Amino acid sequence: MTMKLATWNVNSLTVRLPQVLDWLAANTVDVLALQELKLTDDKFPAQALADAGYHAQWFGQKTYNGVALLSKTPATDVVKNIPGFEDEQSRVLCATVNGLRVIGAYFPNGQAPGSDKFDYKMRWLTALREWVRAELAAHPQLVLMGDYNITFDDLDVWDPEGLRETIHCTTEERQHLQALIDLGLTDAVRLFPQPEKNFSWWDYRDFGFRRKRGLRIDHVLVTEAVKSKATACAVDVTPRKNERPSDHAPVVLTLGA
DNA sequence: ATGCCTCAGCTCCTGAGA
Repeated sequence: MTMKLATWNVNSLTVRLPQVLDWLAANTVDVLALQELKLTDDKFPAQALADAGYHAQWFGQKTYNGVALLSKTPATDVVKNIPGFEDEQSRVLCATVNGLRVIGAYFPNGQAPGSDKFDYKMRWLTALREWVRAELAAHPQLVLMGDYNITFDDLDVWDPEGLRETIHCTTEERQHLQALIDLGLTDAVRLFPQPEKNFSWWDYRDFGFRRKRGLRIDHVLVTEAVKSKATACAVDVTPRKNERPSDHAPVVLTLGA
């Protein structure tokens, strides 16, 4: 039996709900992690998603952030945000689905190196790492996916020279990303051949998508036990071609028997 | 250009995103 998992920053679930439902109808996934819901918990469209055949866990926030985990089978052992890390912002939702530990996360943007928001991003990343370390000790089968707001290297950047050491591309952010890898995780997308300019986000401005000016900042990291079952992992750019798209595209991981 | 586009909100401008 196969299993599919995906992550998608929808940039307002209120605006994007029809596209999410369309995408789910065309792509039967077992788990979908959503980021940037931009709605409060009372506004979450649980009924529409239930009608589409999905259970949901959600952790919303007014105006900004907000995350959800949709699943074909009910999720258990739910954790919201990083335990022990005081945070006003709703960024993490973790649960067990079909024996798989799934963490969906919306990493802080960071705005610019040296800013207060960058400092918050660094502290958040440190806290996330220590918590993920503990989760890994308890759950060999784990997937950490979401909008990381960090590129791995030049391959993930449309203009590596022009964007050198700018937000999402700084050495400091990449060291934090590498530290997650060093916990025993693997970037699932890079396990498989990918097209040129394989990005997951494109700026709304200046026809970023059409001009292939993007970044790969949405990632699916997997443990060795999950890696051994992975048969495919890729960005699905189709929804970025919609009339009023999110600036991010989904990333989909397929697991075999 | 400290912009460009998109979204939310104490909405006709501002903050934030990336």
